[in-house]
Amino acid sequence: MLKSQSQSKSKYLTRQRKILISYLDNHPDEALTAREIADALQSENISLSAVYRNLSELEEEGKLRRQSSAGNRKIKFQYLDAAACRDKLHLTCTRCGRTFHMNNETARSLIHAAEEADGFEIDKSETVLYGVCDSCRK
Amino acid sequence: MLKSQSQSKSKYLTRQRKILISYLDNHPDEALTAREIADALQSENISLSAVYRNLSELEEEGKLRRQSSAGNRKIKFQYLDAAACRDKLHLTCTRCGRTFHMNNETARSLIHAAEEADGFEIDKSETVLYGVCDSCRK
DNA sequence: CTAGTTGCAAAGAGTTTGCATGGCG
DNA sequence: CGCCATGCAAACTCTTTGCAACTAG
Repeated sequence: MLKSQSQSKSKYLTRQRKILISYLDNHPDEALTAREIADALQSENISLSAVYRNLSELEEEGKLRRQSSAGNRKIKFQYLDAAACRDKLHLTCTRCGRTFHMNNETARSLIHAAEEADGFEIDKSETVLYGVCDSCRK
Repeated sequence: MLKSQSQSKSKYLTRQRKILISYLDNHPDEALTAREIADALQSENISLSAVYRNLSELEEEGKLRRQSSAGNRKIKFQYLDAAACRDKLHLTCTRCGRTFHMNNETARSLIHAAEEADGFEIDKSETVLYGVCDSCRK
């Protein structure tokens, strides 16, 4: 479940990287700042710079998305390589901040329609749709 | 769908704000950093802080979107209040960086499907779909 | 005239980098 | 063992803020 597919640029699987990836795996779909991640891992003794360097690497490998949350002026990271997230289109609620996965049928037809009508090939790993989720609408 | 725009928080229309808005109006759909905007306006003598303060205000009024461009680690601003942009769903190409508007039919059915199937109400002013545009695919 | 806005400079925050040390393979 | 990654701190860049001066209405 931890085994990933993509091309790893990184050569060594260090203690720090192992812990970081495991943490991210347990927090899929959560938008976290670098500092929040470092703080959560502070008992493990991982330096802030190691967190930054590993996050950048994961981003380059396409396993992580970097986003600036609306309203807020902080950059957050969201892990995409967790089994449940892979290949999903993400919906993030601007009220409660939670992220959901669009159902496959809707996603498929959206992607198809965008390609047909606009000649645009949507990249699921880069895209997040913002709006209000079901429970926040009530 | 009337003017959902002109609910300004700002009281005064200063020289600086006038120039900034006019600049943004002429650069719709472009993702620009605060500094790029300030530089472009430098001959007009507008301070960086005035640019930041006005951009923040426009964002709060919902006329501007703040986004962290993929790959790049900088926050960029994109003006949404230009007549052509208002109420459109935006598509941004990760290759060439240009932004397009999704055709209304596809957008309408996407929004409808997301609401039906996921109970999720998409906010067009917050959402950008990333992918590869027609010309970059060739 | 009065409250909102600007400029400037200084303060803050977040992120990156150089270098010596440590650890994975 | 060799080379990559880590830690730490300094360097940077971007953004926010305090305050006196200025200006739109």
